[in-house]
Amino acid sequence: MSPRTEAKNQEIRQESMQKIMDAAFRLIARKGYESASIAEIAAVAGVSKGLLYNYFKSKQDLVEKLLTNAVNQADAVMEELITDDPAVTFENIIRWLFRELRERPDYFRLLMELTFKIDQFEFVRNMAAQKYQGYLAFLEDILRRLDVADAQGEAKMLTALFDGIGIQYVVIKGAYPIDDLEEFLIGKYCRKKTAL
Amino acid sequence: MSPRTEAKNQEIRQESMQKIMDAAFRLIARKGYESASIAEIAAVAGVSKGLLYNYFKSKQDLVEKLLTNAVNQADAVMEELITDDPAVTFENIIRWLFRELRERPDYFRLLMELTFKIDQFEFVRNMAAQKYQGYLAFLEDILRRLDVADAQGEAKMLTALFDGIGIQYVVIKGAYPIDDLEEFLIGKYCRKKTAL
Amino acid sequence: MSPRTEAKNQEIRQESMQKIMDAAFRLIARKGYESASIAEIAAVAGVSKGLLYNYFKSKQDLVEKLLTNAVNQADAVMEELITDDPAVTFENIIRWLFRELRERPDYFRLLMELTFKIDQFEFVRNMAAQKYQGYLAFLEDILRRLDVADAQGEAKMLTALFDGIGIQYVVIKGAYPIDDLEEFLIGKYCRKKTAL
Amino acid sequence: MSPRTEAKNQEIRQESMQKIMDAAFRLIARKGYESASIAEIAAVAGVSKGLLYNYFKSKQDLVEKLLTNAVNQADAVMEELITDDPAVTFENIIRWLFRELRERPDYFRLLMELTFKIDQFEFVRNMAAQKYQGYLAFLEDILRRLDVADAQGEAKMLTALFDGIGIQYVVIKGAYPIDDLEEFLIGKYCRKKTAL
DNA sequence: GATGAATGAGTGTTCATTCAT
DNA sequence: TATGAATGAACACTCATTCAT
Repeated sequence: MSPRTEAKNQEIRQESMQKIMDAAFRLIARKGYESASIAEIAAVAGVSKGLLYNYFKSKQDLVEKLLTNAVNQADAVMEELITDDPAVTFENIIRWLFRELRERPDYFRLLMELTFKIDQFEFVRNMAAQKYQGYLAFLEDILRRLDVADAQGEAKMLTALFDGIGIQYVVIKGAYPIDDLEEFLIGKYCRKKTAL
Repeated sequence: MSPRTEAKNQEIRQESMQKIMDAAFRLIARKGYESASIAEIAAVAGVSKGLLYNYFKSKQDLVEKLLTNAVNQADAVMEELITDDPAVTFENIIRWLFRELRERPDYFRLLMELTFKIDQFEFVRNMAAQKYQGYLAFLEDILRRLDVADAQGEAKMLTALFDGIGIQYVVIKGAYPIDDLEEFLIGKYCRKKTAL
Repeated sequence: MSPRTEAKNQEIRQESMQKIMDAAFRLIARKGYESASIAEIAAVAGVSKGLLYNYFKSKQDLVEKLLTNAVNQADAVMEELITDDPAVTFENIIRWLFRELRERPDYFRLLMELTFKIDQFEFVRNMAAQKYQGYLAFLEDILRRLDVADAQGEAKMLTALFDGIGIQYVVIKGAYPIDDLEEFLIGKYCRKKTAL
Repeated sequence: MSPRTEAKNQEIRQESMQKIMDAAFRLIARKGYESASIAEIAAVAGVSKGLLYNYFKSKQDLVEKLLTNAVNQADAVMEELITDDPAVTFENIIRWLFRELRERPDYFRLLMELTFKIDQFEFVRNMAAQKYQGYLAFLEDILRRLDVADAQGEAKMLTALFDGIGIQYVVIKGAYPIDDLEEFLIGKYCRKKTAL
């Protein structure tokens, strides 16, 4: 008789949006932005195409929310890795990056897929440079506290290195020596401080 | 009136194919595979769509030949960088990578654009792992001759690092500290051997 | 808590229907039937789409009630313009038509918009011919009482003329010489009876 | 072997465009702009939807070319009605207008359908006011040469009258007394000059 | 009486590919 | 060798309508 309560509606909406975003996340990460069609996303999410457009005003809007969401989540997790001891924090971060890559490779794939569309999507343009600067500063600060000689140069190198490892892993997958690389990096940067 | 000679035909073919591949190279590198249409490629190349399909049996075929070509050319150039002195060779390679990135960023963009389509194109799948192994072995050999402790680990790291720098540069472009990185790497790996 | 009385319910119904019809009137007149979406009509009316379908069983039904309503209202007003003196009545009508056009151009726009959908909506088909005959007879009667020679022919001409002026005004709007036309018609048809 | 000659291609293109424009003309005139879908236009024209977009870059472009074409043709015909004797010219025009309406009512329907979309299509906006002024000046000139008292006012009235007759005819169709109106107008404006 | 989440058929448009010439 | 007219399946997106609450 009476219409649904606002709270109930919120819940329903949240659930549908989540289904759509999950489907979009997976499909776009795996097939790429263009090849993941709205029809397929809706089908995998188990909703109609029409509903998708109730929540996202365009494919671009969907992908923008997807990326923002993913990046914010990752940032939140990264915050938790920070400790008082920079050496511990540093190792935490490296371990976490590798764990993420192994456990949620789609996250990195989506990130790269969309990063590469930087000329196509303004929101990527706005985000990329800013995030790059943020991570750089963050890393540089840790390295400086670790008394690394050229903390800035080293930080620039490490962000590139992490991106490169990510790329290579999501491309080569099973055949990629990701474990070796993790151990190598931990050994090089965390065990013997003199290496830096 | 007289029929074209076989040689003349060959030449014409070569020329047309080259124009098509040049156009495809630029457009795909800059706009991405999906967004670079056959119609536009043909138009930029100054040939008809029909002719394009005389030489390449599909868009995928065109892109496959494009990538193979590009990689082979790069490999050929890399061969020339090899000298008797591994230290010189190593510095040559680093310098060359940075120069390439700066002077022909489209080359790296195309490589990445297509690498990311690895699940879509079988030829990429076949090529990626094989090339990765090749570059790895090549680098490892140089590093071993330079008496680097963990030559294999270091090689794995360096290939990832180069990929990462490439990605970051083609994404962030002008704002990317590519010169700093080059100097940092040369300083770190070529000037003081102890660093390795 | 106590159930709403029937009277109260009626009032609520009336109010909601009126809000919907007002919104529909404006939007359809200004944007056209197809471009005025049910969603927008409901939004402007400040009700839900669901409620709209409680009162009108389809978009076509809504538009049908809208048109009937508008035409009936106009007819009622026209009744009031009738006096004992046909010359006065005639001038009243002309003045009233121009005033309406200027003050409520949306009314004429809606009329024309829907009239043009005559092949799409059966109710328009039924209404158009009937109304045309009605206005014709009405005008003819006045003209006959004004001793106009060919009252029937003149009446046919005048109904067409009024439609034409309406069209031209709602299309050309501000730049249309509506004042000139009003004066011309009054001068021609009301000031010097010999003209007819 | 050799590609079609340019002339042959021109011919093929012209033919296809004509089929499309004919179909579009009829469907848009009869069903309205929105209700005449590209799919139906292509089907009636006997071509694929894709081909339509080879010739017209959008539905709006198609309709713009359609209208421009129709208006230009009509203007060309109207030119031929002009004679040295303004009375003859005037009667020619009236006769022609009625003949057109009877023989090609779709022409007037399309004109009205699109004229009513003046707020939607910029090209209509540009065309409407200009054409109105043109026809007005043309008529005024003839009336002045016929020594009509208020030639300008009369011209304004006549353009509106013709539009009104057109509207009423295409709406009411068979039941509309178009013959009566023609005779009435000829009688009123061409037989007894004193009427003006 | 009232809501808005959900649907699905439909829209205009794009594009790799074919083929008669 | 070379052309470009033609196709059709796919695309992102819209919207009148339904229905559980």
